[in-house]
Amino acid sequence: MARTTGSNGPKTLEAINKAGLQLIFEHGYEAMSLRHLAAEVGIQVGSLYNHMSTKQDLLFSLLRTHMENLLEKLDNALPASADPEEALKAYVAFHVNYHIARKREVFICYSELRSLDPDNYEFIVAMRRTYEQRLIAILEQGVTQGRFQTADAPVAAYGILAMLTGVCTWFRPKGRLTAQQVVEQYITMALNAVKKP
Amino acid sequence: MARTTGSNGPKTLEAINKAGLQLIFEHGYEAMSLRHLAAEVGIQVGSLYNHMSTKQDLLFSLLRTHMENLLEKLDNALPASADPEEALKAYVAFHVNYHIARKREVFICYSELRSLDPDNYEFIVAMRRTYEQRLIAILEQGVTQGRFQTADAPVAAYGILAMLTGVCTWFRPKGRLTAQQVVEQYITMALNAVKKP
Amino acid sequence: MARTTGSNGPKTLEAINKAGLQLIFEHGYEAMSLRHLAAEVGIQVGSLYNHMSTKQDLLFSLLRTHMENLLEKLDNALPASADPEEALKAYVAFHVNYHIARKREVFICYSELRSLDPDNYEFIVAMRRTYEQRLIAILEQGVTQGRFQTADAPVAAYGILAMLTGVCTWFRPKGRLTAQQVVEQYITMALNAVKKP
Amino acid sequence: MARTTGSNGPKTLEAINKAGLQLIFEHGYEAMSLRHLAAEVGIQVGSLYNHMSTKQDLLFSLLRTHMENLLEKLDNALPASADPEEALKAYVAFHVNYHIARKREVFICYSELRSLDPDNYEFIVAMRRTYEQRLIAILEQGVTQGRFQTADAPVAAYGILAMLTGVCTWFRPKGRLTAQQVVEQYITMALNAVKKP
DNA sequence: GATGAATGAGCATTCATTCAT
DNA sequence: AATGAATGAATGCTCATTCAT
Repeated sequence: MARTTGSNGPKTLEAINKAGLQLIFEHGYEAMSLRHLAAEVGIQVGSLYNHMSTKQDLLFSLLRTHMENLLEKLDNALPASADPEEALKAYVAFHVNYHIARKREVFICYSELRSLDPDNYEFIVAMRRTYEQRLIAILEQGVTQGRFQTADAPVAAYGILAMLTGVCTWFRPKGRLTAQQVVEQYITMALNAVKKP
Repeated sequence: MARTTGSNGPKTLEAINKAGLQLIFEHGYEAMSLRHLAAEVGIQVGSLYNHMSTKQDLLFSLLRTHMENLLEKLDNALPASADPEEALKAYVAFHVNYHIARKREVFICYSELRSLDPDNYEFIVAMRRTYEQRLIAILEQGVTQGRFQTADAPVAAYGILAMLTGVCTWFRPKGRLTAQQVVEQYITMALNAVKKP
Repeated sequence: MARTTGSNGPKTLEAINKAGLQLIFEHGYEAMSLRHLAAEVGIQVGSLYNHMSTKQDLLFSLLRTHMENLLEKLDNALPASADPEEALKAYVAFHVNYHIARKREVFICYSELRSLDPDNYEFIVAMRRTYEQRLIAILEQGVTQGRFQTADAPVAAYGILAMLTGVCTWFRPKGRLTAQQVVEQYITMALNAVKKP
Repeated sequence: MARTTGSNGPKTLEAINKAGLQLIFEHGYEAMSLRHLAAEVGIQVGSLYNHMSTKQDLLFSLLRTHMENLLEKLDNALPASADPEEALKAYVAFHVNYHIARKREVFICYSELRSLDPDNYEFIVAMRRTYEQRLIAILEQGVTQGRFQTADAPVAAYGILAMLTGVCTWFRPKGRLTAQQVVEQYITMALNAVKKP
């Protein structure tokens, strides 16, 4: 059959990415079938392959886009100043807000790592390490300046990151607390956890 | 063809549970095929069904056993005394140690929740809420006694739990730090995060 | 791997229906495997599902098509006149001829009724009742007009129908008798069985 | 495990035959699983094999027992006298009554013929031919004596047998008509169908 | 760019049957 | 005579992917 009236390349790809993100979030990569995805987009299964090369590639592309965006936005959010407390506050605020706003991307970026092919896995994990490294550097700088105190900076960073990231599993936009309240509480907790008394 | 000499029901079931846990941990529930599992156990696929009713049931049974064990051990680990600082320390120590020792059970209990049928899902989530509730209660008691200070006790509890649980994704028994060192650092961080100055 | 040159949807469906009819006739619905069917058609098992939704649906579709055809042809075969003897003759002639010509459809429509899902079962049985009702009506009309005599019209109709239908289990096109001879004998027997002396 | 208290060979075999007959009648031979059968009997699947050799053998044994019984009872039911009308009446009465009383055996003896292995098939079909031959002989004798008139005696016999046998698909013990009424109506119809006017 | 028909491997599950206990 | 654990083949069905149209 010929081109369906109104079909449109870029729009279709966007629709695939959006629906793919949602379906992987809901059911997981393994459990999402391309039939399911195609139906959601409103095209036939075979037509997906005009816009993506493989199912694995769709996953990788979603995660990569997410990580690139995350790193870029983080760099914009961190202050130029060298004050570690300000930097920690900015990191926490950015992380929580971003994770609340993009909870689906964030979630699958953790849960579907193991579904990545080895090369893709390494690629994404390296980006994540870069992201974590920013926090580790802030903590180490704070320790060096005598403002923070922590037995081991990477472990402290992993702990803080895990605490913050958990937010996307339980935060509800219409819940008891606003995003701002959660951000403030977590800033306090993170600061207290590492601040020199 | 038939029962092979030396075959033994309970031992086979144990082997299935052990291999199932490992494979689900490595590849995820969806990605683990019963062929794979049977090969690991060293029997034919059909023989699995002499010991389990469905694949779903295997998952549920693993998670349920884990949660029952977790709750029972937690109750043994918490002190009878009403001192909230002691209780928090005990909770953190227990949680971190248990999560390091049983990282596979713990991991799949988070990652495979969504693979549970609705009824099974509710059952496990209810048990998890009970586990979380123990920590929330400790924090609330500390606040009441004027020893802890937190904007919102459940949010603080979720944050602490997430921080502690993260340990099973990065801790390596032969790594830079011993379990004991990690426990101590996290006790400090958790206490500082909520302690009244 | 992909669509083979010259492959053609409607033709494949027709081939599936034809082979399915033959195989169900020969071995029964339960005993016919889709592997068997696919092999007969000359495609892979999975390809069957481009043309049918389930095995049950294939059976239902075959029976439904048969019954619709049967009812339509019967209505064309019955005379407009109200003469019950003429009507009975026409009914018998049509039934025997049709059952000889389509013995496979007819056979499985009896033998595989129990393999239908409840809803499908009801649907087909209702059509069959309509078909039987035509004969019952003819007999009742004959009784009303004083031309037929029967203790119970439905029982007489079931008896006649069973007698006629049996033809497809023993009739052989190249056997001792022609279809025409069988038709004539059964017209005589049916008429005598119910005619008022 | 050792012999269960109260286990009893002949009784178990009887239970297997009874449940097997019922299950084959309900679901068909192919669709009846030995698990199903064992559950109905209240033993484990493996234990069935202490009483039967194969599933096929169970079917054959049921059909053979039925056919032997049928032939024996028929010979008792037919009168010694040579009067063809009396003989036909007796045959019809016997057939209808027997088919009403043993509808399950009768039904599977038709419907499951195709599930028999070739040798078993031949064996049963030969017995059925003997049974049919008794009716053909009666009709032929009646024709010879100038009492019956039929274009072809075997065809007439097949027609009458089919008519009578149909009874076990629609007769209900608590229905509109008693067995005796049905017998009488079918005697009339059968006689009229072949009687010389 | 989209369709629909095909592939071949894979899935969880069930089956009749066997046999050490 | 019964059990329970095993086998190996088979079942209906789904999957990601390909490609002629």
